[in-house]
Amino acid sequence: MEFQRGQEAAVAIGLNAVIVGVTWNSPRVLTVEGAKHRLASLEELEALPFGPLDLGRGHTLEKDLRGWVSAQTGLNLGWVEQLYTFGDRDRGASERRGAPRVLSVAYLALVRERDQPIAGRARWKDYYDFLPWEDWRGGCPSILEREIIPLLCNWADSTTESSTQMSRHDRIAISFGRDEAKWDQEKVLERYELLYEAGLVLEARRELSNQTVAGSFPLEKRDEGAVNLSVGMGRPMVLDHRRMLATALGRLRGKIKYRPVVFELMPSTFTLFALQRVVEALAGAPLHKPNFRRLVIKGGLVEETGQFQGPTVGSGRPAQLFRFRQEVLRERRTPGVSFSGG
Amino acid sequence: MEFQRGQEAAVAIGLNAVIVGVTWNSPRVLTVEGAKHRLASLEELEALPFGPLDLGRGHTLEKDLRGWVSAQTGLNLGWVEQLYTFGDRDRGASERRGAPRVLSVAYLALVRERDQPIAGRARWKDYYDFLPWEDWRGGCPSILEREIIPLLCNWADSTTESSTQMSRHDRIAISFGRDEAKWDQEKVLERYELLYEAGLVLEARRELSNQTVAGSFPLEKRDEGAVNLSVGMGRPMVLDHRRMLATALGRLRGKIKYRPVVFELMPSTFTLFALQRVVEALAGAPLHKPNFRRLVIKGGLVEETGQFQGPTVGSGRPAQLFRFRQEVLRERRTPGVSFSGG
DNA sequence: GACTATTATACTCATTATGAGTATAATAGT
DNA sequence: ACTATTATACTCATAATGAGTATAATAGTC
Repeated sequence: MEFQRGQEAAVAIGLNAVIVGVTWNSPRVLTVEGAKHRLASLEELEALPFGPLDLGRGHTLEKDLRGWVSAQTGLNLGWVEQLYTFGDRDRGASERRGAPRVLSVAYLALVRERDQPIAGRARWKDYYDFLPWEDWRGGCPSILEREIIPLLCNWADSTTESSTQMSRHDRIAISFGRDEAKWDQEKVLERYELLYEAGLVLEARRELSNQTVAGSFPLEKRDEGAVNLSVGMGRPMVLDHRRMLATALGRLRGKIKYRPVVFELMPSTFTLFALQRVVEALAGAPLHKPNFRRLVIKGGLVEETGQFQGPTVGSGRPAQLFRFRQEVLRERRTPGVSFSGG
Repeated sequence: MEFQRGQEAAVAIGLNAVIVGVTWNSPRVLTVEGAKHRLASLEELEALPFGPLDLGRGHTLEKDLRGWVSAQTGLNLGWVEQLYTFGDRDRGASERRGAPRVLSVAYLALVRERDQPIAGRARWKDYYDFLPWEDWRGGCPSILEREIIPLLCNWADSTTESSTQMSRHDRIAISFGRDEAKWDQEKVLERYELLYEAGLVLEARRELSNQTVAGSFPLEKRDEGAVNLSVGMGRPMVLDHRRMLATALGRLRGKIKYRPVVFELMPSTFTLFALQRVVEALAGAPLHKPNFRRLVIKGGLVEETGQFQGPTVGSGRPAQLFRFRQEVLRERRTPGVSFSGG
């Protein structure tokens, strides 16, 4: 490390985990109790599980993560992938002055929820409680047209500089699929960041209460919307954890299309409709049933087991059970589920 | 930060930048002089530019990066994206015992090379000098069939456990496109990691000289190949910097397909063939000229300028100059260049 | 048992994207 | 005029995609 010596900075650092599981058609994330919120409700704010780095030899970040997640919650994580390193000072951590800069390496992890009970204080929460505008399974969420878009447009117009106005409207159009643009399920983070910048999520207001952010929508103008914010704009989280959730969801929605990660959430055998439900839950969009079958069968992603759903659930015809085909990894270049909504 | 207090770990941390530029058809990366290599040649080992975090208020990781890159090299970075955080102890950093665990947040940055002179000790190097097996523009690199694959197969067979043997052969097949599998340009990192694990890159040998890694190919057996390694297996780098290069290239090859990042490497106007050359340089594969044109024009990525190439370069018909169409961001869901080789 | 509701599964069909090849246009050099 | 070279414009078969319709197998109801 000779050439680097003396340049190392001392910061506090840890790992955060976005642990995702899906039961039938509700996508979930594992949260723990966080700090009390200063501005809003009386409830405890939720947080993502957090753990330290282990400084011992032979350790890797991923091993560290698996270790403390297992210790804290009893969960054995399945598929794990590094998401992003969040390290921006003043991004939610600004409440304590003089505090060290905190870096957090966020990971995305998938678990087969039904297999495992959780110990400790962690709880499964519905993913879309935190990002309600991302769930289009029942069509365009009414909150979007009714509140979010108008408020965003207000924000865009609230600047006097016309070039800023233009570019804000552009970004709204691209991220939220206005005008000619279509809603892109993967732009989760872009949307969250826009809402943050516009002061429409509580986390941004918390920050604004400490300092004046240049170019941001004035506080007074937004106060009328305060009730709305806490109701329809999703449940807030500690620090920038909701940003991590947005990052994770966007990444997952992208990944699912070219890697067979969905199967990390499924039991060893499953019906095709169950698989579709899980994909829909993550994609936040309804899919065409016959086409989904075709995609997944002709694509060689699954193979028949010959077995059928045991205790027939409802009325209709019993569905066959399928299993994931490992060999697909060697055959296809992008062995994913290329949904695109509708 | 209440709920996290006391869990923070003290580590050394910094930023690394993989700065990419392309001139005509050679992809380049910016390197600086690093430490001397203990095992191999007498030359200095190259390293990626490295800089510290700035602990001041209002800073972000990306701003820090832009700051010290500019100070060290005089370059103003264009498009910048966080790549990955490398933090595994014993990954090349094991030479000094008792050293603190070092975390490095790696960034990928694109610059328009021709615009900017570089100051300081940084130098442009050909990207494929470090990862020669990744360049398929002239067909399958001979080193692959002649040396890499046979050596990898030896390594796979060198274990006694037959299940390990199987899975090694599987991984080779998937990563290097053997058997039914096709070469996937994006699997750059998988390939590098396999070569590392098999002890076929010098960086791995450096580590092996310090300690015995369980399950690795015995040193003696590999010594015959030592000369080959230093010649055909690409130029080594300091620490795990070559792994960062592999990560960056894989990410870039993927990104180019669904985001218009190529244009960050192009001047404001360019011929379609020049654009193709740059895409080919990054993809490491030759493309079909008529189809590339169709893709990029019908896809609405570019628009005509009416102007033509000035001082006609060689013989043939003069090419029209095009420019990037910003509006495509609003129209298409995946405004990228979806090459796939051939 | 006939009828209905419900779910699974199998087709069809038009449209679009993709891979590969061929033809024509415009230049420079001989 | 002829040749080499590069740009640009087509053609054509095949594959992938989106949307809709038809049939099959079950449970419940009369």
